[in-house]
Amino acid sequence: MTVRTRFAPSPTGYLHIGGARTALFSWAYARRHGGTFILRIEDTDIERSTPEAVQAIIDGMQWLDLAHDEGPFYQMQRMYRYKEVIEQMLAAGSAYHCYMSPEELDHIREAQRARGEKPRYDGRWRPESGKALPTPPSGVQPVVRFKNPQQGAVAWDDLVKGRIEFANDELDDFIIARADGTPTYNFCVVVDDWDMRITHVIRGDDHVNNTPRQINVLKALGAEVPEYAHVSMILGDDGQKLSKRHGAVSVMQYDEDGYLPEAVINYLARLGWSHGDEEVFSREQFVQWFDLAHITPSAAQFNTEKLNWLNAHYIKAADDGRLAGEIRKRLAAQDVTVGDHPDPAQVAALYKERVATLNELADAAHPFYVATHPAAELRAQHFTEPALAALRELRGRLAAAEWQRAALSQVLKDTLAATGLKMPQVAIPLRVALLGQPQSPAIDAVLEVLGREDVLGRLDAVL
RNA sequence: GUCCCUAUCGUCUAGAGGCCUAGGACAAUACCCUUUCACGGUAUGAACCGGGGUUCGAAUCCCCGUGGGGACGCCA
Repeated sequence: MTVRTRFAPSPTGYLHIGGARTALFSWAYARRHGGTFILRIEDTDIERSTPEAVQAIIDGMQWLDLAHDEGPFYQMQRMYRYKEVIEQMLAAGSAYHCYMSPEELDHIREAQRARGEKPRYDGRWRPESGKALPTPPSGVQPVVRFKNPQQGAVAWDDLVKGRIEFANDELDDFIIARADGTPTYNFCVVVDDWDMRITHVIRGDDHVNNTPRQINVLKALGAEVPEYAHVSMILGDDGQKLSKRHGAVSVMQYDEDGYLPEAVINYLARLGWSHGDEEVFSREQFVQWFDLAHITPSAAQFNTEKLNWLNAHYIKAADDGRLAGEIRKRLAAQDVTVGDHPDPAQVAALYKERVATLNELADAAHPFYVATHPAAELRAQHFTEPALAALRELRGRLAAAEWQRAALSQVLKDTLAATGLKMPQVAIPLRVALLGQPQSPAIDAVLEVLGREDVLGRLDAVL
């Protein structure tokens, strides 16, 4: 049997971090077993589904490079199929029409709650041998309900959580088709998973409670029941539940904030799943190692600090040319045009060891392309008379220097010898003069990358 | 309220009855490196929710509490 998994988001918003992890796990499981990964858009909620959200989800998956093998399938395009199955079930007696009005339903649910019971449909229109059904009111379009077994229990061995069992009498006869004839979620999922021959349903654990109903429908249809793996949710950095209002951001926000997709993938893989003590691993390694048995059953809190650490690691490992492209793109967003000089790849090489995000990298590169006038405070602090004298001395030597790091380093040392100052006493004012800030990578390397023309020009501006 | 799930350092986790005086990573602290700031290196502190069982032996199995989460829609 070949593995078939699916990711089935509803297009009511962007792809957030929890959905991304579920997608990653489903994708990885299929890849691990040489199976098929299917993308299915659950858009039966006409009110809230939008084409923009579909696109946002596809964009997010593309950024993370989670390619699907089949689909995207849209549930709205499969209506004929759901209706066909509903007719079959009606004919077979595993589903029935119910004429109870929404108002009446609300009413009984309220009463049940008041009595401390679990609110549920009371089975009024459920056909039973020897039971007299009420007369259908005229002019009322009925809903279709699933005739759930009332005896026994439904159980499955969840691949993450272990055995889970529900008593059938906890489950009511849920609606599979609305009064307008459109099928509902719990029903569409079942038909789709069945038709698409899904072998492993990997999804958020907010679906645990839907699973017994879905299994019962599957059984009523004579379909094979897939394996289930319910992955727990991701909490925000503060331990609070993620919601649209609170911390649940689009994965694309991570792109915007300067994270590399491979860092996000590695972080997400490690959030709720483990392979011994392994922390840093490639996507390929992850696929080789991935299993459902090592997914943690409890909720995990997102930790931006650790993501930052991983991101820093992947930036260090990234190709200079790629980082140059990121610098270009990110500075362009600030209306800064990055030309060929200084070479952005060289600037990237200078800073890739020191930054945690691509935005920090772009910020670091900024003064290489836009000459900054040192702030008054910095000038007052660093441009003391002896420092200025040393910079003048240095400027003279630089004008004639061979523009190569080792040579520039020697020029610096000669300047120290000539002025009797220590390295920091010259290097720090020089940094302020060149980049407008007292910290930078090794100053000889900065000189080399910045180039003679810019260096002399910027020195002249402050001398 | 009812049902379901869950519980190891601040955080992510290792741990499948003896290998655990509980390991790794992020973060924290200290020191080292250093041409500043970082990076990097080394070291240190830091946890098995509580109570009962089972067992020669429990972080690991069972029960009860407690905390956290989810579900109870003609939403998905």
